[in-house]
Amino acid sequence: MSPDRSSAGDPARTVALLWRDPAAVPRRGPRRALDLDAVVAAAVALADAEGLEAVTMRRVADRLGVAPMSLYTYVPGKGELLDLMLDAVRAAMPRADTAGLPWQERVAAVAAENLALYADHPWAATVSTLRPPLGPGAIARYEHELAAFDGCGLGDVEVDDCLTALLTFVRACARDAAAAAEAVRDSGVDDAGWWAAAGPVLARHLDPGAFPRATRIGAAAGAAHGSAHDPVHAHRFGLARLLDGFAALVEARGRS
Amino acid sequence: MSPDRSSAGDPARTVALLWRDPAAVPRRGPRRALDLDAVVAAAVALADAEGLEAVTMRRVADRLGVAPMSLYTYVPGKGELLDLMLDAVRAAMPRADTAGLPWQERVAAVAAENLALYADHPWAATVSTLRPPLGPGAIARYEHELAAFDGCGLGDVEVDDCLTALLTFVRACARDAAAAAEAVRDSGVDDAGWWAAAGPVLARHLDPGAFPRATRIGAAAGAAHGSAHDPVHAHRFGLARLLDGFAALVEARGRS
DNA sequence: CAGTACGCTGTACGGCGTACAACGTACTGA
DNA sequence: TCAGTACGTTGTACGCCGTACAGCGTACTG
Repeated sequence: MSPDRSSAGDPARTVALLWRDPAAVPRRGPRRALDLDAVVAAAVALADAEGLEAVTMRRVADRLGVAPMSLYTYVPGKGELLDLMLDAVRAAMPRADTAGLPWQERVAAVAAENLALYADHPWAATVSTLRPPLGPGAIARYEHELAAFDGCGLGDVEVDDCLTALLTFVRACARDAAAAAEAVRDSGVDDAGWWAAAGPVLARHLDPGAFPRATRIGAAAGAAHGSAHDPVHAHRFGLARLLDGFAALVEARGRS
Repeated sequence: MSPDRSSAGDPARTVALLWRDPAAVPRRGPRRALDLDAVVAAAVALADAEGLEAVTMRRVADRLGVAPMSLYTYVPGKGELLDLMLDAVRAAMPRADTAGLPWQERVAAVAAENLALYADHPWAATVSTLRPPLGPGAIARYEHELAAFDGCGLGDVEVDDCLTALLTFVRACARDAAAAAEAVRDSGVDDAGWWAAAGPVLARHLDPGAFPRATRIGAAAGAAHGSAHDPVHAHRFGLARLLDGFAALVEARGRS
């Protein structure tokens, strides 16, 4: 197995870990050299510094001055460690106090908070969560973000739908941005360099007559953003459209 | 390296491969046992059948009755193979003829085509593309999808922005759906089973007083969808909001 | 017909997650 | 007080991965 994805193990054990269930800590045996939080913190620090792919059991153990296999007494496997990392950074998210502002601004603040999370921890956008890791961090964040929709006039289910759509979109943008940054870091070739190398070959094959819109609009978009793909702009634009869509729904509910 | 991501190698070589540049095929030496398309087809078939994680150079070679290292005469590395797989399935996308329909329906059709692509090839939503693999399949698809916005009244750059937002969202939904399906397949625990195992432990820690919205709305949403997260519903809902947002932009441009 | 460019292959390296058994420690119950 | 036992820690090892490299045979070139 090579889990760049979160836990597929025993759900009860995973949830107990996330909430630091004291029943999971035994009384017999030698004193533990570390605790769970130290392990999670080391893994998060490693991911922040060198990316998710640097987070291996061996390297996390190295950071803690411990043999790789020791980690398995704190965590059932790498998947659960990823769950714990995610919940930890979610718990630590700053939550703006937007009480009193209109719901549109509160929801926009939620998007900004998430964008900031992914700016600080790009790897958090790329972990594939097989099951929602419902730890204290995730729940607290969910509660806070739902509150942004208070009084907007939508029903409970619709509020959840809107939040899901918003978070899905923001995370997707963050993932694209992280991938682009990783490409530059790993290959040492930035966007301009990539185009300088690929462009001539592409030009030999790409017939503007066959693909009029692709060539025209692709060039226009590239010129407008100074690059083939500008993740920041893509996020801002898409978010604005999504918020307009939410507003249309709110208005429809208000009329009925 | 463990590239579940696309090529980080020489951009010119990658583009030449994508377009099957004949200059890349040499004249000397023994006859080749395979051709590039056979390699790509084998990899796609493997990914379709067993998921992206099953696509290893050894297993692709097995399928072709060839030693693993032989593949490296067709492809510089695994990253480029992923690029080629992605371009291949994009080239094969059915493209609905929506001429004459209003732009909203044409754009909705684009979303549906992409959703169908990811239904047939869930792995395609999970490949992380460091650089856009601008092969013939990607370009043809781009041209087709841009055409859906013909006559909607937006400028070239805005059309590209809308399309990007749409594709980003659809892909994100497909990725979540693929992750959920993978979770069930790998762990043998479906959504109901997962909740049966995790629920009681979660209930022990989750205080409804501390998280009133999370508990109430989470329960309501779960009951409405019959599960904690319904990817199909999330896609339909978010897409509708996004299209409403596009419509608002079109209207604003029409007024000015 | 010699030279050479190239396809194919076996072996090997360094990495990964983690199973397993050995060993030592600290608590439990008699 | 002193076994007995539960448990933390560790070294070794297995089976995967991507792919570097060198050897070998083939088919084209001059």
